Amino acid sequence: MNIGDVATRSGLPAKTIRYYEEIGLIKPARDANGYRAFAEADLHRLAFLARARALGFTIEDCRTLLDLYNDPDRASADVKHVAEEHLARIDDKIAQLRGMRDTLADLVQACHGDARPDCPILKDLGAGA
Amino acid sequence: MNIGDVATRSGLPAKTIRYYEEIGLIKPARDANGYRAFAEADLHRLAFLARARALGFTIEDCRTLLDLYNDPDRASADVKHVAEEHLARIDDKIAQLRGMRDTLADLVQACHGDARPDCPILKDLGAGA
DNA sequence: GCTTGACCTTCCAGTGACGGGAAGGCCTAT
DNA sequence: ATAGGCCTTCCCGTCACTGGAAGGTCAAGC
Repeated sequence: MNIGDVATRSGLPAKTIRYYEEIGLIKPARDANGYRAFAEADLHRLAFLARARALGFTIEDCRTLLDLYNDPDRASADVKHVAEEHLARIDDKIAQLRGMRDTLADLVQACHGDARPDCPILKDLGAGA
Repeated sequence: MNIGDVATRSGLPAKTIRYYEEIGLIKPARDANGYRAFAEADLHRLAFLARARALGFTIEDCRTLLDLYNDPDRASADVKHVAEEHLARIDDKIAQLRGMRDTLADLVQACHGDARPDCPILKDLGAGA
């Protein structure tokens, strides 16, 4: 399989696949002409990465998870630990965004949004001085 | 005021303040020795920026908002428009994170987290092949 | 055999919004 | 004179890619 086929089948851009090789997440073989020659196992790893990235895991998390995935003697506790930390980061992020969202929604609500210059949004932003 | 005082009073790191000058958000005067000499108006702009950034506005949004803030002939509709677009971006982000969070929470819930290798998290991630 | 076009390769630069750290100048107090 | 705490600029690193240039390869059609 060339990179184009793998890109199609994994849903990842070719650029991203090359990047993953560069940082050592995959190590596809090479044909005589220098083209990358992907095996099914490479595709499997890429599918794993695509799924993990879609869940928001960092690249370093992905590296750890792939190692655990390929270690038959892993402890599920190690996997769970990585996932729980990530979950906590996501919860923090959501809470932060919700805070912003609520404030913003109030301000937008209060703004007439017409041709006049009076604006509670700007008033709020400039209130610190 | 030197940059250290302004950093303390605005809550922004000195590095950030220098960066804001570099990208043209503020234009503090200079003393004869080359030190930045901040006026109250500069501090006011920085407080505005700190507040806008805390609400998640991008730097480019901040530039626009500052321009509107300093334009007595602005239309509040323009401000509201910027804020509404930002609000929509935040809502998208929250929805995306909530999707991740729900899936992750299910997986974490299902994982025993003990010394055994069986792990629904890894099973899910590897399920694509 | 030649051209065309779709592949593939590497390398370099840019993204957003800073942060770290080096090398060096300035200012105040002792 | 020296110490230390400011300040300056400059350059590199972050994260996970993305875009684009310059050039090699391959299969199809004429």
